[in-house]
Amino acid sequence: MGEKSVQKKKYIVETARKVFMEKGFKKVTMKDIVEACEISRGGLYLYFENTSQIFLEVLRLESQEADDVFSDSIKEDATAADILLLFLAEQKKELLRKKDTLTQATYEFYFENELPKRENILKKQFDSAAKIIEKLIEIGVENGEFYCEDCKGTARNIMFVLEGLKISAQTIGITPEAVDREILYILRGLGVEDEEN
Amino acid sequence: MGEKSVQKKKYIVETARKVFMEKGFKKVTMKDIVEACEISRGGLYLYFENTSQIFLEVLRLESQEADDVFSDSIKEDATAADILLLFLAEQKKELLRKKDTLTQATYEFYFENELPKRENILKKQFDSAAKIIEKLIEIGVENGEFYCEDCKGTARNIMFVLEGLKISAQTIGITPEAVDREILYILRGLGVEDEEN
Amino acid sequence: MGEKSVQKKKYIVETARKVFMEKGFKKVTMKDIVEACEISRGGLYLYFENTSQIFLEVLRLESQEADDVFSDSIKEDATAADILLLFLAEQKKELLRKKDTLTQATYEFYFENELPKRENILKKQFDSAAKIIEKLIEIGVENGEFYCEDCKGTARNIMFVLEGLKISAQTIGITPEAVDREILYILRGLGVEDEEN
Amino acid sequence: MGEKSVQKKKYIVETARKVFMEKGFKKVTMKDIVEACEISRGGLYLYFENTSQIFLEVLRLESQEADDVFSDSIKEDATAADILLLFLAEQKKELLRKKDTLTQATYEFYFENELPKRENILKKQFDSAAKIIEKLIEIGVENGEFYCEDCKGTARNIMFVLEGLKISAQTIGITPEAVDREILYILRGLGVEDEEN
DNA sequence: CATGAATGAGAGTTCATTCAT
DNA sequence: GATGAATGAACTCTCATTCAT
Repeated sequence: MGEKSVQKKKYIVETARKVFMEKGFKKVTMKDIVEACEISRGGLYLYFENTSQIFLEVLRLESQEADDVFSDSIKEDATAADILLLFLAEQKKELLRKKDTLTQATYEFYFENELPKRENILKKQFDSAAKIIEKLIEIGVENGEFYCEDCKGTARNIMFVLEGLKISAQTIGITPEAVDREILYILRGLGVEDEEN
Repeated sequence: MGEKSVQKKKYIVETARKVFMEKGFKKVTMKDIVEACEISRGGLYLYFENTSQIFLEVLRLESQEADDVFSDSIKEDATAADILLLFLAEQKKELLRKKDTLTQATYEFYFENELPKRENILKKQFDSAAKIIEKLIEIGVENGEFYCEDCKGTARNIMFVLEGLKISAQTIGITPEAVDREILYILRGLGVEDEEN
Repeated sequence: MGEKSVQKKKYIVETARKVFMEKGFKKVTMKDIVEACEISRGGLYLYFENTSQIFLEVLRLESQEADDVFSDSIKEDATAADILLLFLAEQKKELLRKKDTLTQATYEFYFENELPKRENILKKQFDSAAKIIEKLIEIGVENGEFYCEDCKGTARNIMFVLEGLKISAQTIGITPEAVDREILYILRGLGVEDEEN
Repeated sequence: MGEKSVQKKKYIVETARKVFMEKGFKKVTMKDIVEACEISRGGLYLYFENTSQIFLEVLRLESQEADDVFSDSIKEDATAADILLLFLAEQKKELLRKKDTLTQATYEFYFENELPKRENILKKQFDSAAKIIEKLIEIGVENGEFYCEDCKGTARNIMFVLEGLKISAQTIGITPEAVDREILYILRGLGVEDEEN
């Protein structure tokens, strides 16, 4: 596969990404992607055998970009509390964007694709995020920004709350206020006094 | 619809429930249900137009039974802490049963069925469970079993943690130990000292 | 499957038979049969999963009818030589009808369908035909019509010659005269003097 | 077409030959051959328009080599009976090698390619083999090795028996013993007493 | 009420064939 | 000459849904 093909493959993945954001995972057919990409039926099969393969590629791209974004925000000379707040604000924004998110598609995808590959991406993302939060809290504690007895437990707890908010946003719906309340609750648990928001 | 029909409808819903537990929601076709029920194709259409309608009925049945179970355990003369522990243990059991659960099917269902109906069941269940936990905590605080400054926030937090655990169990997989850790963390947040478990 | 369905199945088999006679086996698609039968795409799948299944049914029907035809001709009070001549004449007619024969389709079918089922029909037909010829020759020898030292070997030899003629007719082509010469050769081997034909 | 091209064409034909031996004729696609040859899709089309053209070339090559083999064995100072036995033994070996033979592919090819070309190769091979056998028998008769009244008829009969055995081997299956019995029958017909084999 | 045969739309997939490079 | 990406036609197969009985 030459360089040109790499370009096209990337184009397909990016186009498919939009389709997945709109329709989730299961509902999307090869035909949908063919039409979105405006290529021929057979053309798509030159690059991918099925929607799962395409979606995996979408996830891979996604997680790369996610890493980049994270390291960008950390580079700045912000305090731990600042960074945590930024992170939570980012999550909130993501949460409330019901459409234009891969959340639903990702959940659907992992519903029907068993363990072995699973660990690769979604779990990896979860674990690495948990670890980063843990580090942040530790730094915050050292700097006297936070108070916390069980940094690891707290970090994990935050992650599960975020997951809970994410899935709730997609199923029962959730208001910005509800998210704010959870964020406040998290901060209070770290001994941060809430001035405004 | 005569009584006989009511019987048959119930039979269909109960049989379909098993199918949904096994295959989730989206993958299930009318044909699957027809075959599981061993009725005629046309017969099923006399009672339901599509799988969504059937699944809604399954959910309705489910939530009735869920209420019953809850009130049963509350009737006993247990302390608030006992009841909370029981509830959390029950949730743990449910969480770890990856198959034989409607969890996945329910999520899938709400992924593609928009807001208006949503409030009906899943949200109702969520809210009522949150309220019950809140009450439990309040009672526990009164009795000196728990310590808690923001009962409502804590209850909501518990619910989101549980949701987060539930979806994680279905997607990235989760170990019993991880669930135990979260439960301990929740209890510690309520000022309960962990002896054993 | 009710009686009506049996009727339809038979109709499909009979229609498909014509298609196989015209196009052989491999070239025939489910679509071809659907169109020949003037039924719907899905309709055909109610009765048969693939062309192999249909062709097997065609063969089964064929072999039943073949048996009938044979026993019919034997019922008459003909001599062994008469019957053998009749049989060979029948074979000749069949041989030379390049189209409107299942020969080609049958060969193609057995080319790609391995042993276990194979014995069922084609081999059975071969063996039973060989046995009948053997019997005929024995009777003919008893009646002084034929002269033959190794009836079984002769019968088998006749069968292979016929097979050879059949496949040659389909591949290199064969003239009526060539067939006649072989028949004469067979008869001479049995000590029958050739008057005319 | 330069010499280089001739080389490549020959390479394609030889590689395709193996493919045809494995899969017959109809099942083989241009893609199969492209992949087996490890050349480009377009590259193959520079030399051949379709699989029929390729197969014809395979046959041409085959018949050249067949002639060579035959003349080789005849060159030796063997008796007619020896040569005939050798030829029959060779045929037997070929017959029983169900795979690694072009037999099936050849039959399939002639099934769908009508008369005009047919005479070219397969018929030519058949006729020339028949003639050689006839000559052999005549020589054998002159030398007192064989007894035979109708050399031409006998030769043709032998050819059809061999064809019958060949197609039977591919369709209903055939045992080595069955082939031996036919060979013995042929020899006995020539007045050769069977000692061992 | 109940049946199940029938329909037809639509998804998946494979290849012969072309053509710009 | 050679490459291989791209196209589109053709096939297989599955279901939701209808309807005569």
